[in-house]
Amino acid sequence: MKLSEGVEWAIHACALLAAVPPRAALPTRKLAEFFDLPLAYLAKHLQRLSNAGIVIARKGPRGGYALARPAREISLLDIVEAIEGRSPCFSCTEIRRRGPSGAPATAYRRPCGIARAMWKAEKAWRAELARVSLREIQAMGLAETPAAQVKKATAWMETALS
Amino acid sequence: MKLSEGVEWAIHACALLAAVPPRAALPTRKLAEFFDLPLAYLAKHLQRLSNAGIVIARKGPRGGYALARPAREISLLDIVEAIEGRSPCFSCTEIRRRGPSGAPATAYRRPCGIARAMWKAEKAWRAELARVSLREIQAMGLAETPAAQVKKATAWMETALS
DNA sequence: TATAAACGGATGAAATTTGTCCATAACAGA
DNA sequence: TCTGTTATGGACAAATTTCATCCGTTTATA
Repeated sequence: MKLSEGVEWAIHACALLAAVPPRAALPTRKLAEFFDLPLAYLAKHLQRLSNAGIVIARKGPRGGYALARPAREISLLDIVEAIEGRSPCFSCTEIRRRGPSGAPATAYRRPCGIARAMWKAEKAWRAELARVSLREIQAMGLAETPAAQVKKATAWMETALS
Repeated sequence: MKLSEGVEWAIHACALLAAVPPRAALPTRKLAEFFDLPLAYLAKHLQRLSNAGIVIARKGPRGGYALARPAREISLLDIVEAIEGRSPCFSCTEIRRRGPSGAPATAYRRPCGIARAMWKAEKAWRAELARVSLREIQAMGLAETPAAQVKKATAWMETALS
C-alpha cells in the first residue's frame, strides 16, 4: 500500500504554483529545476493535474502551468486523485463466491462485508484529505521554512517569470 | 495506491478461522481449498499472520492454523498491517530540501506540512480499521450469505476437521 | 516565421507483486 | 522409534506496475 512518489511531487508543485502571481505561469522546466526532479517524468504528472482540471496549461513561449482556481478551492484529495486515480485501494475479488461453499453473484444480498469495511476506512481517509486545502498547505510551508529560504525562493520565482 | 490482494485473502482466512471450534486447527491446504486460492502463496500470507501473532500455527498431523485470540480482540488493522507492513503509505522524500532554494535538514523547524497532512489522513484510515473487529466481520459474513451456503460451509468444515 | 512550451504515444529500465519449489524442522499417531 | 503431515523460510521465476526517457505533433507568443 504505497502512494506513488508522484503524489508528493504534484502537491509540492501545486504549492509552488499557488505562489505564482496572477496571469503568470511556470513551465515544467522551471518546476523541475526548483525541486531538482527529472523533467520528463514530472511533465507526465503535470499533465495529469491538467487533465484533472486542477491546473491550466498555456502552450508556447511564456506559457506553462498555473492553478485553475484559487488555492483555497483545491484540496489534497483533488491532487491525490488526479495522480493516483479514483479507483478504490481495496478491490474485492469476490472470494466468497469461490470454492466448495461458494455461489453465483445473484445469491448474495449485499456486497461483501469485508469490502464494505475496507471502503468505509478508505472513505475516512479521503474525507480527511478533502478537508485540507492547498491554501493551508501553502501556509504551513511558509511557516516551517526559514526566512532565508523563503527569500531565496521569492528571488528565484522573479527570475523564473521574467 | 493499491492494497495487495493478500489482504483480502488474509481477512477471509481469519474470518473462516473464527468459525473453527476451540482446540481445532485448519491447515493451509484446507484454507486454499475453501477459497480456491494458490496454496503456496496463501501459505506465505498465513506465515505473516503467524509472525504477527494474529494466528497460531501447529506443525505436524492434525496441525494447521487457529486464531491466537478471540475474534473480538482482532481488528482489521491488525490483519492489514500484518500483510502490508506498518510503514506509512506516504513517504516524504524531503524534496523541499532540494533545488535552488533548499537547505540542509537542520534548517527546518518541523517536518514537512505536506507529510503531516498526508499522515494525518492515514491515521484516520487506520483508526477506522482498528474499530472493526474480526467478530463483526464474521457476523456480517453470516448475515449476507444465503442459508444454503452457510450450511454447505458448516458441512465442509466438519469434514475438513475430521 | 522561429521558438518555446504542452501533449500524448511508444518504449525501456527498475522495482514490486505474485507465485512456485524445495530443504528443514516440528509434531502426532502408530 | 518410524512415518507421514504440516509450518517455515529461503531461493527463484514470472507478471505487473512504477519510474523514466524520447520523440513527433500541436499550439501559442513575440
